[in-house]
Amino acid sequence: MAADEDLMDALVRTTFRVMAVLTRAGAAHDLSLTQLRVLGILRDRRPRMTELAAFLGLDKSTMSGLVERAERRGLMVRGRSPEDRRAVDVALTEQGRELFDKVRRDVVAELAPFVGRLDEAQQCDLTRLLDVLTAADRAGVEFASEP
Amino acid sequence: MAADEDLMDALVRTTFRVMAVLTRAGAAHDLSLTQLRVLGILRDRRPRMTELAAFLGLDKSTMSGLVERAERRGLMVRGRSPEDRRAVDVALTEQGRELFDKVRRDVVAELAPFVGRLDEAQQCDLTRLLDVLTAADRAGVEFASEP
DNA sequence: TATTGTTATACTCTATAACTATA
DNA sequence: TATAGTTATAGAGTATAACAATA
Repeated sequence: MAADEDLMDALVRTTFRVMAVLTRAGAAHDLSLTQLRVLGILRDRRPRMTELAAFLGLDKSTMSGLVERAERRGLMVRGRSPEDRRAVDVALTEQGRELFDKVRRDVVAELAPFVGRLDEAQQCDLTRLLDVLTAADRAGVEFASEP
Repeated sequence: MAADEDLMDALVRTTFRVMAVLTRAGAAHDLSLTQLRVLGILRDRRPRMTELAAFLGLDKSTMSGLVERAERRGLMVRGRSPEDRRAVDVALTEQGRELFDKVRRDVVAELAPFVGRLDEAQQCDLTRLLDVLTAADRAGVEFASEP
């Protein structure tokens, strides 16, 4: 098989592996993968519902439900935008931030055995290669927060 | 930040990126990410319901529903195991195999622009590093099929 | 008129609990 | 008694369509 298809297989394999870690770490705190991701996005942003939906590739009605449930749990708050009274801004609560940080620590701990199979130089190489791969999509974003 | 946490962020970012591609390619044919993955697993295996559930980290009742819906669409078939009459073997139909191959081609096409940002040597490096990362989990498995 | 967001509806995904059939 | 699988139930995630409020 060609080098590029070998790489794609490796990428898909890695994706399912990391997904499993994120899903489990989230589920331990009753967070779906999507909700965990929303928390990550809100860590340093205060987007509108529509922006958030576009960011995640979800319908706005889906966002309403996701945010509604998270708000009911005290993890996020919604507020009418001052500029445009149609719009709704979403923000993390302190409780939401704490929960995200906790889950993030779990994720780091669960990924450590995998990452630990590489020495420091290999880790830097891999990081750099993955950064190139996702370059067009990154614009100062971090953990779980790219569009 | 430490090299290993930079790497974890890159891994999570890449995971969401690849997930988006898989989700969209599957959705274009009314396949959830999970169902797409099941098709991939069945491509070269004929597991029991319980094996499949353990493989995916899902409850057996969840598997029943997933396979039931796929069977109704003609993508898979279930059959009592000859050895153990409690057990049920799951297999891909020809239609299921064709659908998976079609989606796989779409995924390859959608990942190509990303993978194309790397030259051949970099692609080989990245593949090798990812293989090390997921080494313990691979045992002759391929696309979308690891536990 | 167009945009922002919510609600109603329907279906899939998921787990828990209770069940049947087989070992 | 233990294991394999299904079914019933309930809740979350998702999209489509219809709607209200604002621009």
